[in-house]
Amino acid sequence: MPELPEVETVRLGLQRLLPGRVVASVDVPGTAKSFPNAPEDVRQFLLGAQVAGVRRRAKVLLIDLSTQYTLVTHLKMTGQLVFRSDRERFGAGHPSESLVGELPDRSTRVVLAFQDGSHLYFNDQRRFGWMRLMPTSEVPNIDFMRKVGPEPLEADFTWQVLRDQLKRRANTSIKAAILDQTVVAGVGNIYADESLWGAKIHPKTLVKRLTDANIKRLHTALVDVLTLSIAKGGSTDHTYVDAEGRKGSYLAFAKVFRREGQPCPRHPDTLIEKIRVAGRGTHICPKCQRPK
DNA sequence: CACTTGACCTGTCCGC
DNA sequence: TGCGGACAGGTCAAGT
Repeated sequence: MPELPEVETVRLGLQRLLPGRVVASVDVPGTAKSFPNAPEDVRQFLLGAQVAGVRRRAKVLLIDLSTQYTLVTHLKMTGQLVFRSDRERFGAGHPSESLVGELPDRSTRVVLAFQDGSHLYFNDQRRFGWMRLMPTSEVPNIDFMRKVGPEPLEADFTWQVLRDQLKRRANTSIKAAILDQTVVAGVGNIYADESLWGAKIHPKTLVKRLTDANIKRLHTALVDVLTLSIAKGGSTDHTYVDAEGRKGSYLAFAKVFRREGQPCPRHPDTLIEKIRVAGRGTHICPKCQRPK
């Protein structure tokens, strides 16, 4: 599921591929739920617009256009943004690293065609994701943007910032707290489990029971795990691919996520367990992550 | 206000 | 082989 590293990987690809291209047409197969804008707005602010750049905030992708409008996209669980040049029918790279065949397919929600014959496909098997067009100046005012917490890979995200952000969630579990996008931006289930293992903290630990030393370790682990995952192109379990349809390889480096029954890298005699925390499947080493 | 749970979806896997 | 049900998880609305 696209979390910060996956969305950032898509952004890096799109930032390389899209700027300068001019939108020629938009097709929304099926229902308009995935792309709810009125046709007249699409005509006025999207058709003929040139892509200026691609940004990311938390798990949200922002494709800025020359019309001072922005295509805002949330991939949620199974969303993909896949670019194809006019020559490619099956995508770049070796077929074995692509999860995506000929496009559009039945998961395709929105197709953007550019004047040079290339296309951007927004696919979303489970239809939780969305894409919408809005004035660039309005983006910071949408509810999510107003409430979302600090970017964990920005230089000003210190352990003290994390500590202060956590104060509001003193009586909840640390896992629920770091999944809360208003506490810290971009962390989802994979990197919550990975960073809590890295920090040797049990995910059910109440935030108010954490020491400064715990929070420092969690801060370091979060930054390290997110940075490593971006370097590996993110995590692919089922559907995630980058802007060119390629899988990410982070899960080959994961310590606990989806590794129940396998030995803990720190304690080969102890097997990783899967439990339920904050309503989510949660992976821990029972030896290095003791309940507090 | 803090916190938890259910809804939104569809594909996959498991047990019968 | 078919089928019901559990499960996957990002976010928001509704509930306690």
